[in-house]
Amino acid sequence: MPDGDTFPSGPLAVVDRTTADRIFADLSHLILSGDLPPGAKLSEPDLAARFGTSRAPLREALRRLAERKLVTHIAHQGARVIRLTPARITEIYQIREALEGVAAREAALRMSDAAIAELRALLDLHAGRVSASDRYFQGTEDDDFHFRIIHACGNEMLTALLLDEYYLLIRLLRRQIHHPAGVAQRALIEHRRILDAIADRAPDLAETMMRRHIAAAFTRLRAGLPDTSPTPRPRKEASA
Amino acid sequence: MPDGDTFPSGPLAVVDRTTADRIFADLSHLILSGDLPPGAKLSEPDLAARFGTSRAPLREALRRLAERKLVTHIAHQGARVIRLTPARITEIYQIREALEGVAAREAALRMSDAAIAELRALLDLHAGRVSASDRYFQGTEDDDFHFRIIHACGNEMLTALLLDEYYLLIRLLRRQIHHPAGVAQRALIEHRRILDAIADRAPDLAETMMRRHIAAAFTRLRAGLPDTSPTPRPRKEASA
DNA sequence: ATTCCGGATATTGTCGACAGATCCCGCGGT
DNA sequence: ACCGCGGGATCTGTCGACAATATCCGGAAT
Repeated sequence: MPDGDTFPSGPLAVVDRTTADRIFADLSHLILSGDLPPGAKLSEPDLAARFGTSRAPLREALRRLAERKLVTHIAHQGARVIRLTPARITEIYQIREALEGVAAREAALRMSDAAIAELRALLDLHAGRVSASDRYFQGTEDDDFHFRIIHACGNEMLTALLLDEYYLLIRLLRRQIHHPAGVAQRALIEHRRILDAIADRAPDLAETMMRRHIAAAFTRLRAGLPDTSPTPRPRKEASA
Repeated sequence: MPDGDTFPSGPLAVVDRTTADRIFADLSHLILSGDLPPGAKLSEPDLAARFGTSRAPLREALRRLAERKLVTHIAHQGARVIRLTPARITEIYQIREALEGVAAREAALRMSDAAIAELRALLDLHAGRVSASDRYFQGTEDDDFHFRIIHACGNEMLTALLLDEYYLLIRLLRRQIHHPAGVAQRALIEHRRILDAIADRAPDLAETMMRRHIAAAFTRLRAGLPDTSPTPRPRKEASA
């Protein structure tokens, strides 16, 4: 993957040129895997001991996670894993809808014919898996499709914003939901329509289809959320 | 301004509960005021001495600035003030167009009648100033209008993203451009149309008008850029 | 003269320790 | 029994120093 002096950092896959990089990646995985559940306190002494380093690189990793909105940091109180309330999920999807709409629009203008053909083949592959298991969203297939679009948009800041920031939150969210049957087929159909618009080099249509796709995904997601009650007040604690 | 336990941090106006907060604010001002020009090396020992602290809080401030894209940070090489190339400016405006479009849409749904009336009065005030000086963009009037919309969108993450991240970059950019005559009137007219759409509670129209306004602003901006040559290679140095 | 190489210098990354603030828990008052 | 208060323990924020890496400058070879 070509990545010269392009844009600042990458996400988790960045080469750890420093201890802070490694801790950042490890902590991200711990959070995204659910090992560190939402609301968990991130104690600097504990984690430093756990990673076998001093607190300096750990603090830096925590700061980066805070800027990526994976943890909240309050002065003199420490960091906690973010708690995704329904209100915040709504906000994330509003932003994601707009940003991925732009990505789809630009992809319609810039994606190479070869990449389009590859992506079409990928969707065919997905189709087989869906009809076999109907677990489209449980795997990473949905991400795969969106990743390709996002990478093809040609806007490095947008790519970084979506992948390094919002997709981490979405992956975290995905752990909390279960989709009803039939969702997989719907998503696949929508993916095909988006790709068709891109193949037709129709930016407006591609943007519209992508936005509708994400809006629909949000509606489906909302149905699968554990509780839709207002905001479950910040509870007492959550163990590691 | 109501801001309880809403969302993580604020921008520059945050109360400095810690030394790092203060340095972060001070450094932001130094960069935005042009005291630290684009490309300038941000030496940790130098700045630490300048602020009269140790390197620890300074490093933290630098990391935050890096996450807000005001500086680039490379491992073992240090931090530099971001250099806004034409390509990156294009990226910023693409993102901004989409995000502020959402803000306008939501504002059309949620802005109170009182706030709309206030904003209309503000535009009348601007009109007087524009006809007197034709320096709409040189002041903060344009920001004022957009700030109001962004604050009214009801999406805290979106508000934080636009104000804490992208508006810092846009303010930095504004230092580099000079608008031709007549731009102010055009912008004011567009502002009125956006507000009209919001007052009509027409979210689609408000989003469209806002996107067109920002796209037009980008076109005007492009004309006022010093050089439109490809990418002026990272030069040798830039003094503080 | 130009290019490549190597050592000295300076800077960044990391560490351990101290100071201030917050949190927890037990005590006394009502 | 409940609430407010105070002291101890714990944690975060900050500091100064060390280690590792990158940069810069001078010299040698082509």
